[in-house]
Amino acid sequence: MLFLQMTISLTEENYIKAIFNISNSNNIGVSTNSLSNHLENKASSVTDMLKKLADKKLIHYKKYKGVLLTPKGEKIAINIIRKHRLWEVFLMEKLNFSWDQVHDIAEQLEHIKSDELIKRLDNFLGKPTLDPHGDPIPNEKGKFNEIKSMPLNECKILKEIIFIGVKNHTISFLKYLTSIGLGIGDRFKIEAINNFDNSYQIKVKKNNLVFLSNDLASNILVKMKNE
Amino acid sequence: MLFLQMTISLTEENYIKAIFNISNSNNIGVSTNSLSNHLENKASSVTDMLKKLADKKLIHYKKYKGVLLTPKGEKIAINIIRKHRLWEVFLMEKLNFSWDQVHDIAEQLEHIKSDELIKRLDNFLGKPTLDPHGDPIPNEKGKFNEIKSMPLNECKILKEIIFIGVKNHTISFLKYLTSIGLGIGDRFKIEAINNFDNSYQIKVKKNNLVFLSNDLASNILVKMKNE
DNA sequence: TTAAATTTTTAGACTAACCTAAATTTATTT
DNA sequence: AAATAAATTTAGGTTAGTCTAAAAATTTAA
Repeated sequence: MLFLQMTISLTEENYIKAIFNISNSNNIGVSTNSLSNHLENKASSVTDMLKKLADKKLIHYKKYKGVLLTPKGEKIAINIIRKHRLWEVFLMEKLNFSWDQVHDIAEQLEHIKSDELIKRLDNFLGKPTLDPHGDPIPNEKGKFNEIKSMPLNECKILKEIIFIGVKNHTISFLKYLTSIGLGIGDRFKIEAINNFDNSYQIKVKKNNLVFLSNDLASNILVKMKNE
Repeated sequence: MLFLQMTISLTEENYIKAIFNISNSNNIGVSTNSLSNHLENKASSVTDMLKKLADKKLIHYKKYKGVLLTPKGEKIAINIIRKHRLWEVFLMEKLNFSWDQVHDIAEQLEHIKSDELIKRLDNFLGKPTLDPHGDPIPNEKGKFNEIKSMPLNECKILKEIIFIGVKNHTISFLKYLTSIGLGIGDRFKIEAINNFDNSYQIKVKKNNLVFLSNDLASNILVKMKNE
């Protein structure tokens, strides 16, 4: 039996990752325009690349109908995400970067090609299952260890909560959370929910009350203390 | 004052590194053909790129006359080498790779762009000055901490020697050295120099005598025990 | 010091990944 | 259901980096 190693360019990897991320958050076929927005290029460039990825059997593509990853394409996407998140853990835990600094560097490191490297890095880091933003790290076989979380703005009762992840990964958002003393793993108490605008007041440890708009609360993923 | 950040492509970085390495081992202007051999492409491709690098003021280039790096080009070359060697240390010391496995991965990692990353990696590794092959790691300012070494085949007297580096970095050579029990930092004794072919017999610690051809000895860098 | 060999450069093409502008298909209004 | 709007694709170009083949410069040898 002969295995031909298909090479996948850095650009192709970025398209595959984008398709995975968009379809995962919408659970639907990915449109050309959404990819073009995500990748900050023109729709016509996207169309060109979609043809190429379809030829390589990495996506299902029908003209005008949007795309989905094939199992082969999904495997590649998950592997890139695994690498990205492992490198993020490395950057924070070993090199003491802050959580708003790691994304851009991990964006480069995720493209390094060496299975052995990732295996050893994983071991070195103690086989983590969550990255610094609370996102799950798929294992070597591509399986995600899903944790049941909900956006804070779906909690309608005043109780103890654990902050386990973020939906919005922008640097400014992460910096803001840091500035109000909120980090992954922190426990806090919902002190009040203001019914006029559905904003929240929470108390992190012994800190003062913090005010969170409903929009902000929707980007904070939490779980109940006793789950 | 305005600083324009000139971007240097991965390909350009590889040319600059090749020019640095070739001119450093020959101390002379680098020919088009030597670059073409080194980079495994055609001489005509090299000519094209040399024009581009000259436009960017990274090399001195006169048609038919070979090239040399400008100070600006040399700074870039040294930075790439610094990154390469730091990553090699990381791979061996932290991820337990063997010295014949690290080169190809470091070849990818050396192109990651982030000064902050390298600063922190350097710190994490304890600011090493030598890489796993005994090659010096330039500091943040680009200064090499030169150590006076000589090829083993220039030692003409039977004495105690310290193995501090290799000239030949091929995987097969490194594996061979490992197989005869020879690693960087090892002390050994020259037991005999055979005058018919200038081959060497050495004794590493309590191991058996090892036979080294003159050619092999020329790729082993050593220093005297009391220097 | 001329001829032959070698090295290097030029000219013209190719591919990957992008672009603009125009054409086509699909979706939304009226 | 026709008209308009929006999304997508096609057609034709550009740039970076590569190639082959031919031309020019340099080096080596006779």
